[in-house]
This record gives sequence, structure tokens and C-alpha cells, in this order.
Amino acid sequence: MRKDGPISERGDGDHGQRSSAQRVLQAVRRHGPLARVDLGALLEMSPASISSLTSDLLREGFLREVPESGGAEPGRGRGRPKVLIELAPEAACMIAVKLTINRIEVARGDFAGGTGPVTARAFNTLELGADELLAALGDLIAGEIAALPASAGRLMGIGIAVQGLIHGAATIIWSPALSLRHVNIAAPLAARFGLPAIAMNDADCIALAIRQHSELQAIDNLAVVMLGTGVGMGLIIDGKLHAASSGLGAEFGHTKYQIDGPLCHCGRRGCIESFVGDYALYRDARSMLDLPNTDALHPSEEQMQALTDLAESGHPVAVSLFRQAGRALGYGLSNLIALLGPDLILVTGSGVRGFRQMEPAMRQALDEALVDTLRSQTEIRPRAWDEDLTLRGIVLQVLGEARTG
Amino acid sequence: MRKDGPISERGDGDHGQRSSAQRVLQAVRRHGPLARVDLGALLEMSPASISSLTSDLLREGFLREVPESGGAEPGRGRGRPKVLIELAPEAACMIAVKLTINRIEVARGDFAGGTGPVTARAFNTLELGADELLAALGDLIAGEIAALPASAGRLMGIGIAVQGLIHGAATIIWSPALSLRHVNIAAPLAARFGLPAIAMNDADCIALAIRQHSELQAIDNLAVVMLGTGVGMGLIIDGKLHAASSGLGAEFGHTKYQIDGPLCHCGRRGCIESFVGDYALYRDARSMLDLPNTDALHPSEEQMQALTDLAESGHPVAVSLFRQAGRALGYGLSNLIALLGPDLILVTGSGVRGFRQMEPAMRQALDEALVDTLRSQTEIRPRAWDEDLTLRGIVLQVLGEARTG
DNA sequence: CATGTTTATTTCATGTCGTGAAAGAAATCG
DNA sequence: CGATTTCTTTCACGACATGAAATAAACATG
Repeated sequence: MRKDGPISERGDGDHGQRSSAQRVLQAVRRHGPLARVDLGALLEMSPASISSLTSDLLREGFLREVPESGGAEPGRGRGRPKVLIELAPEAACMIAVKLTINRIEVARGDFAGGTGPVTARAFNTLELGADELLAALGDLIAGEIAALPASAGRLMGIGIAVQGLIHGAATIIWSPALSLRHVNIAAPLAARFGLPAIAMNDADCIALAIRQHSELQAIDNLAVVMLGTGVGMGLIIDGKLHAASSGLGAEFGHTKYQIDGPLCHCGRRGCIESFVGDYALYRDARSMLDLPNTDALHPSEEQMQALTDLAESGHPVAVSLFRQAGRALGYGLSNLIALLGPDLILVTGSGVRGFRQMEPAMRQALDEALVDTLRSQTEIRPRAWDEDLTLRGIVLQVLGEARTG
Repeated sequence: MRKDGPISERGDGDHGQRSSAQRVLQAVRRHGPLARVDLGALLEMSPASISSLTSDLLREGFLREVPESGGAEPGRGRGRPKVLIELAPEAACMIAVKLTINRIEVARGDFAGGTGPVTARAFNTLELGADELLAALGDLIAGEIAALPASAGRLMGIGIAVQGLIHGAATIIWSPALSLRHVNIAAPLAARFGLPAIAMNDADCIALAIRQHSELQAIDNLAVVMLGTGVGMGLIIDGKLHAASSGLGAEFGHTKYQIDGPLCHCGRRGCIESFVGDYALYRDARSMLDLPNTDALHPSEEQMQALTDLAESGHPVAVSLFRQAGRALGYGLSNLIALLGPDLILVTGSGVRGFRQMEPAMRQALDEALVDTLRSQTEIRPRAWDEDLTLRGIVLQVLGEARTG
């Protein structure tokens, strides 16, 4: 039995479309302030329908009209001026959690998709038992709930972004942050707080957040490759996040470059990640250069930046390391392109810092691997990694899932 | 301006769902004769709605009630007996064409998704110019139309299955059967016959036809790998055929196994196809065994069967060839699984004849390449290649596209 | 064999949703 | 100021899905 929010659902038993009201909210969330006419054009609905939908949503407090900004708007012409509509951030709120190795972050998400200040806590995540993990998460969430301002609106759910494989939006099958396996983290938290809770792969979150940006709206087939300690990917296929029906995240980092290549820390050989991941670059660099020998699995941002700088300044060993990484990345992407032919591949994550060093070899590998017709089908470009979009992504997902407006 | 058939469309500008009437027809096409109650359960609609929909479709002649089959039905219990409903094959018809190297096949397709007798004609396809190709296709189609029985029903469209890359369901970007590039074959034929015409990749057709089988209904993420002269794949993601928005078919055969491996006839190195394709197996076999040296690119079925028999009988060279092919296939599939995690991968095509010889090496390669959590996510199994499903697939596609009932 | 029970299907009144047409509102233009 | 343009709302209507009730067609049973 599903609880119905103020916005009712059509007779399509979860089988496809969201309700029109949901689509309106989503459009406004993605495109920012929007006039009703433009909303109509975007959703291919008549002005009459838009008018009716928005007036309901305005009355219920999910939307609000943007106050005139004093000076004349830019695109002011003849005719009745547009009245822009935007989301009311205080219409609802949710709790967003990010679980990575040795660290849990929590923040509030608002109805407009924004995130509040982040509370981070260090944990020895690898040593946590299931109960401890759930207690830790739960207490942080409880703290965040206690700290919610009165203006935050109705609390509508909890979303948890986790590094690793997630099944059914609830169970962590495997995570590099945990020793635990097969823990359902969503259900106990949902029970404790009496709220819907979902878990989601962190790369998927980021892909979702990135696609939110308006210049990517039109792109329905998008791969977001995240370079960092490991190599992850979020896949948007046909406008929707692809988490194979199993709910497994895509594991681009563990596709193969050289079948008898070096050992990846997943225990297999020749994974892309074992050439492109930070830990791989740093491991190889250490063996050839004189670099500090710290936690081998997690080189710090400073260490990686130093290595990148070395390559930028032309140091032959560093240059060749990045060249090899670029080549592996290129071959990995070539498989992705051959199998899926996305319109666009964005390369991001902290590892983009080395993208310039990798790019020539990557392009060359693509040339070698793909016939022109295939290669020209997909654009590949880097995307600055200026802010962590994980929390933003999980907020969007919770907002999208919520049956309630 | 879109022409409306007897079945009108909802206000969702091609944006998702088909109309309910379409869904009913599709359900009946897939599941065969069905009682109204069961249709309702399947489509999650109320009996009232189903009753109304089916009575319209019956009146319009798209559906018909299955006559009582004399003897008592198997599942006969208490209560009013079910009345089964099936498609009326004569409600409409279409022309299905299959274009492969040196051969064009044409057949009639009926409204139930069945195909009529196939007319095949030999052509020197590689030497055809665009006009000649269109003329050849057109004349064959015209002949088939002339031969339509009076009972065939309204002619609703033309579908052409082509080996190669198709853009926008109309343009052949590249095909191994043609020297031509970038020919729009759909538009001229549509114009000549005044009918909707679509072109489609042959592997996609087969995938579509295979998924039609009722035991695969529930599987929404399915890859169908076709082994043959080349290695193709049809991909069904989230219940829909995936032809990246570009309309490009998936090119599994040209993902990489060994980046500096042998030259594939696509001009790149180390493609799966250059290990697993018939031509690759036969080429390598010829260099080691004493086999007839015929058209190297297209070994005959007899030659391939002989080679397979050789391996079955334990001939070490042949055995090792298939073992290597299995290994390449396994690594290729491992990438597919890592990237997409489909629920099921079916291996079929004429090349399945060698599956038993390849399977152990393939499984071992998968073990080597994938962590258990990923590997156990996807089932891989062979599928008998007993009939060519290409025409059936294109028929289904035309029926599905048609706006008309 | 009449009557009850069970299951399938249809009928009917109702509610929701999206729409076109027309009216209304709010600006600029001349 | 009235004319024009553009945006928004109002209103009556049609299409569609539904629940409830009626109807239909079998079997079960005493």
C-alpha cells in the first residue's frame, strides 16, 4: 500500500511516466526559474494544462512566483511579461548522507535540490560492524534532523550515497569503505525514522547531479567517468540512470585493458583502474621516483597533485606514466563506445587533474581502437571537478523518487 | 502532422507510453491467446478498461476471439470460462526485407507478427550503386506487394533489416554488404510506395524477435550476442531496444581483447571478432590445418561445421582454436557485464555451433576477469540457432512503430 | 434439476486529466 | 489613448481509466 501525497498518481502502476505535476516540478528543478509558457513548450503541454498544474502547486506551496527583480528583465519585449516560477526550497527537505572510507558526511537537502552545510565525521569504517554502522549513520542523521531549521519544511526522506555496489536501492553488496558485505542500510534507517530511505551508488549520484545542469538536458545517453583513487562511472541511458535491474552500478574501472596486466586491488588483472586510478599511478611513480611512501591505497590530493605537476613540467617518467594511463583510459572508453555509443562521455573526478597529460594518448588509443564511424559518434570531454556533487545527486534522487510532491 | 490511425494517441507527444490499445495489442502479440482477465493482470488495468479496449479492437477487426477448441480446455475449473483473445493476422500486413551480402530476402509480415514465404534473390550487393540498390529493393518489394493475397489486410509499412550501422532508422552509414556509405534507403522507398518505411540493424531485429518469446518477457536487460562470420549484438535495456540516440547498433564484435592482437577486417587490432568470428577461426585453422582455401572472408557453413567437428573429435589444433576464441569471448562478455550488468546474455547465431567448444575457456575467462559479485549478476547461456529471426524481428518493429493499430 | 458458488465479462456513473477556444491581463507601440 | 502583442486563466468538453454493480456462463450440490 503506497501512501499518496498531495499529488495523485495516474493509473500507470509505476510503469513509466511520472505524474504531470512531478514532471512540472522536475522541469523547474532542472531549468531554474521558468515562465509558464516555456514550461508548456518544454513539456509539450497546452497552456491550459500548465496553468492548472502550476496554480495547484503554487497553492500547495511547492512552487512560488519569482518576485520582479526591480530593474527590467533582459529579454523584455512587447506583450505581457512572463512571470517566472521557481521551486519553493522550503516546501520540503530531506537528509543526504555520503558514506566513504573513514568518513561520513551529512547534510540537509531542500526541495529545490540544494544542499545545506555539510557535517563530516571521521570513522574507522572498515572496522565497523553492521549495528555500529547503522548506529553511526542513524545518530548523524538524528543530529541533522534535530538541527533542521523550522523553515525547512516537511521532512520527506533519507538518501545515502555509498561507494560500491548497491542492490535494490537498499543493500550494500560490497563497498571499498566497509568490511561488511550484504548489509541493508536503507530499511533499518527507514524504520528508525519512519521515513523512506534509499541507498545509491556514489558515481550514479554524481552522474545524476551533473546531468541536472541545463546544458546537458538534451543529452539522453551520457556516461560520466569518475577518475580518482578508483575509476567509477555513472551511466544515463535513454534519459534515465542505468542501474541494471539488479541495481548494480556500472563498473567501468574494472573493464579490461590488458588481460595479463598488473593486479588490480579488485583481485583481477589488467583492469583500467589499475592503470588509471590514483593509487596505480602513485604506486608506479613510487617505484621509479623518489616519493614519500605513505598509505599506498589512498595517495593524498597533495601527492597526486605533485605527481601531476611533475608530468606537466616534463619529467619523463611522470609523463610516460600519464601517457600509459591515457592509453588505458582510451581503450576502456573505446569499449564503452562500441557497446553503447553514448552521445557524450564526461571525464571528471579528482583525477581530471591529470587529464591534460592523458588526453593525447587517450585520443590516440581511441583512433587505434575504433573505426571512424563509431568514434565520431561520441564526444569525450573533461569536466572540472570543482565541487563534490555526490550529496547533490542523492538529494535529486530522493526528490525524484518521492511520491509526494 | 502525423496521420492518425483508428487508434488515437494520448497527449504525450511521443514522449513515452504507447496508447493503451497499442499495449493491449502488444501484450497479445507477445503472450499469444489471452483471456481478458489475464490481460488485465498483465497490464495492470481494471477489467472494465480491458473490456472496453478489447471490444473496440474486436469491432475494428484487430483482435478476434479464439473459437472453442472442441474438447475441454486444460485449466477448466469452476466459474465462467475464460474467452481467449488473439490477434487477427489479417488485420494488416507489411513487407519485410533483409539485406545481407549478395542476397536480398523479402517476405510478407502479418498483423500477428508472423512471416509469409520468403523470396530470396542473389545480387552483387558490393557492386550496387545507390540507385541500383533502391531499384532492386523496390522491385522486390513491388513484387511482394503484387503477390499479397486478398486476405492480407491493409498494407501498413515496409521494414528493412540491414547488416551494418543504421542511423535514424533510415540511413545506412556503413554496411559490410555494400560499398556504398550514407545511403538513406527508407525515405525513397517510403516515397515510392507511399508507406512508412524503416531500416534497422539486423542484430537488433534478432534481439527483438528473441525477446518476444514469452519466457524472456520478464527480462528487461538482455544482450543477445550473435556469433557468425562476424560478431554482432543486440541490446535490450530497460525493456527497450538500445540503439544509442544516434541510432547506431551496438558493436560488441569490435570491443577489444588484445590491443596489439591480429588485424580485424575492420582495420583495427585485437577485436573480439578477430578471434571469435567464423572468418577468424577458419583463417587460423587454414594456416595450421590442411583445409580448402576458399573465400577467406566468408567460410561456408559446411567448412565451419567441419572445423567444429574436428574440435569435437579432439583434434588438438582445432580444440585450441576454439579455446582461444572462448577466452576472447569471455573477456569481451566480462566488459559487457562490468559496464551494463544485463540480467541475461544469450549467445546465438550460426556460430553457436562451436559454443560447447568455447564454453569452458569462456567461463574461465569470466572468472579471471570479474569479481564474483559482478559475475553472478548475469546469466550467460547459448540459444539454438534454428531459424533466422531477422525478418520476424523487423516485422515486430514495424508493427510496434505503426501509429495505426 | 433448481439453486448456490465461482469466475469472467460488461455496463454504467463518476472522476481525472489534458485540451481548444475564448476571455482576461499586462506590458509595449504608435 | 487605443492597438497590438504576449502571457495566463477560465470554461466546457472529450478521452480514458476506474469501482461498483449487473450480467453471463460455467461447476457443485443436495
